[in-house]
Amino acid sequence: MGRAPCCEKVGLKKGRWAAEEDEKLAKYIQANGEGSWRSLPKHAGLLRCGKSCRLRWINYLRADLKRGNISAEEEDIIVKLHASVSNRWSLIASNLPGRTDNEIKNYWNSHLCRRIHSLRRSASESLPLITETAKEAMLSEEKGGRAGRFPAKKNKNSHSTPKDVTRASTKKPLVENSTSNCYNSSIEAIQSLHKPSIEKETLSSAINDTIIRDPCEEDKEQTGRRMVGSSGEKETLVSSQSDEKTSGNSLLPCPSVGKIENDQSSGPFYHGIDNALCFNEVTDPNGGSTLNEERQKGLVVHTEESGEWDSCSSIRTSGFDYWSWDDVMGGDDMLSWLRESDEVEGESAQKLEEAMDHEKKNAMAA
DNA sequence: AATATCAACAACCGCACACGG
DNA sequence: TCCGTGTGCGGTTGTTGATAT
Repeated sequence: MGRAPCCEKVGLKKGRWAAEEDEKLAKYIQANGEGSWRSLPKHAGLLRCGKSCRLRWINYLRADLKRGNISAEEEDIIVKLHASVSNRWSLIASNLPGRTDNEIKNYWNSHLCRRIHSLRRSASESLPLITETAKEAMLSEEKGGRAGRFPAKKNKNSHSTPKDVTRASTKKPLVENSTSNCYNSSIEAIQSLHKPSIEKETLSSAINDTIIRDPCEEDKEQTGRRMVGSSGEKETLVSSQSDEKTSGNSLLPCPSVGKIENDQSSGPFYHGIDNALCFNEVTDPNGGSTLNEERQKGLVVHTEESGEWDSCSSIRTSGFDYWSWDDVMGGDDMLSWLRESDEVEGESAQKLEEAMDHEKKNAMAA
């Protein structure tokens, strides 16, 4: 028994929206407000599926939408957030006023993704240490991993997931073979070195909740790594470090959040990468938890030694002192190279490579 | 000028969660 | 507690326009 379709598809119009349809929909929503999408088409006199109406309204008809090209600043934010939360387009979009998840997703897939892939392919050749370390981490931590969405998809009769387990946990497995139309950023590759070993993801852990995989197969799997508050409430991006809390949507690399414990396999090179990117506070307009709230919920702990806050779920923390984000990406305008045309991707890769070499040397010296 | 190819964008589809009865 | 419905989300597909041959 499958789920009932969202609407009776017979007789419904599909495809592009005509201007008059847009007008009808807009007028109806202006008069009656959003919601009740299923019944809306009927009341508005539209031969459309309710979901289609909702999508059309959200993505194109809303008054507060910002049209036009994605600016460089917006692109920066998208790349940074994607490095942190992967394909969670709605969450990314929530930090870009006037932009929709669909728009961002399309922009990523058509613009950023390709550039980044080329870059990372170049860069990955120079990162055997990273990938090897990542593989070790992945293998060691994959044990007892969560069930993913894909297996469930293959076997739809599989048991349902508990409600307090995040949607992420019910989606794709962390490691799997799948085809992909996109690739993740070098940034993500760098930070993608471990995932929390506990079942229940916390907000804080999500920042670190990534692993290395085949870049050609990576993007689709990103969706599986999600974060939700302890009770499944709205989500928020939080940092592993609290004291430099910023206002608004500031995105700042954070310093180290603790000491490595019992991790002989990872040198300083690894340590730095581990927390290469985190955000002090990215707000969730839907009212998600902040780090402080996370603390109150016990999702983050205070590290006695360092006097800093750390995520309970993060099994490793970073020695960011050794290996800063700026070192890797070349400073504040780290994404500028990303915006360059494809011709300069070689240069970009070289930049990254140089940064890696630099850090390796530092590590050796240490 | 005609056709093929590609990129960008719009829309659809299926799944999972939230919520109320 | 269970079940059905509404909604949101992300992946995928389809369409269109631009460019190359």
